[in-house]
Amino acid sequence: MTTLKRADARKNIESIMDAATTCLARDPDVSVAEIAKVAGVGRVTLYGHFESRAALVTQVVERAIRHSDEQLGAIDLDGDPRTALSRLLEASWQLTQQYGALIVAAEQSMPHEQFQAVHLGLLDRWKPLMERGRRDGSFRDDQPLEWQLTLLQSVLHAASGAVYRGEIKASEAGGLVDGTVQAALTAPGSTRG
Amino acid sequence: MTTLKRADARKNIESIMDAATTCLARDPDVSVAEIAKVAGVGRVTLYGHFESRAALVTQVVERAIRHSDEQLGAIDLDGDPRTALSRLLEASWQLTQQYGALIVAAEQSMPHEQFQAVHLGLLDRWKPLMERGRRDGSFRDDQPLEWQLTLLQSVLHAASGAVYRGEIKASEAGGLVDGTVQAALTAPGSTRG
DNA sequence: CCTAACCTGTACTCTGATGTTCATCATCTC
DNA sequence: GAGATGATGAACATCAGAGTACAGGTTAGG
Repeated sequence: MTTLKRADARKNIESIMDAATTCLARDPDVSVAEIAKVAGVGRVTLYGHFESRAALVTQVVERAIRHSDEQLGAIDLDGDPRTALSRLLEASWQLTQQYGALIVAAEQSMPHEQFQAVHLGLLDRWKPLMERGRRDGSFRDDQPLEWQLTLLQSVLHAASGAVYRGEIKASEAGGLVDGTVQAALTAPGSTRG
Repeated sequence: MTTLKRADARKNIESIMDAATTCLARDPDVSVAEIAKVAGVGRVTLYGHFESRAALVTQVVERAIRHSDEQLGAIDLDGDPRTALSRLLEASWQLTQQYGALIVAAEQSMPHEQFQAVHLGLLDRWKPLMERGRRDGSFRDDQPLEWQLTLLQSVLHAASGAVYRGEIKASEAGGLVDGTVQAALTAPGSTRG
């Protein structure tokens, strides 16, 4: 009586959320039927556990956010802003590769304000580090912070797409992301590396 | 008898293609009904001029490619690679702003090989300049050229999105794109600006 | 001014996706 | 092993978008 559901039910819910995560990371418009198939479960079973497609997406996104927050929260953001940024980028790259287009699915399926809140929450992980780096001259401050944050996400997303299309190897992508972002945040004429 | 169609028919075709361009640039999944409405024309009239949605998208994309080729072909790519890159970026930014997500619609609606051909054709505008700049030390060559090309597109796309979301002003976007890309292509430790 | 070309809305089919119902079958748990 | 819980596929309703048919109205253009 300690468990709320039968064991096989819980296992299926896990399978469905895992399948939904990988499917949505690849194609944000994937159908419920496809997710159920990948999960090795009937479509009706899926609806027995999740109210609707939107509800499933929301739960998957929330779990991904929780996991991401854990990973990013464990990172040391002190010390030299550039090496701290490298650590943050490396972890973010892992997450981007894992969750890919999930953010797009979230934007389409979740209520706008809820998505906005989640999105801003993730950005707050970057902002203080970026601001500190701009103050102490590690990063250029001749561009809006907003733009630099957008750029960060964009580079991560570009790397994910490039790996998917086979343009670059997954093993080298992390280094490329770091090398590119570090250069982009360097002030023109600076001698920093 | 010199004209193949009646004047009002030609005018409608123009309206439809213009409407389709702006609609698809904003949302690659826009419906035919929406396009017809924006064009100020009945949905059936649209089907009178275009076989299918895919055919319309293809024609719109082909026109956009033709226009882009004209604009980019007129640019002087000689002289200092960095200033040449600035010219190319400025023009490409204008086109990106104008055509936005049209490339996504193309990818979804056009036969894969045809899209690939178009895409590679556009990349060929950048390749020689980039290769020359890498050879003469203007640009870093410690990253794959493929990655740098992907990055270029990504930054342009990111700027388009940022303007759309109101994060940055359209008037400053061009400068941000140039400043960012130039920095990203600078070798770490270099003193170039 | 007349006719062919063109435009229009309405209504239809078709397809693919979401979501629900139900009857039956499997399996967990006690 | 018995009963509750869960899984399953088939069938159904619904909806939105693509594409078609038609019947009648409009206009370009000779």
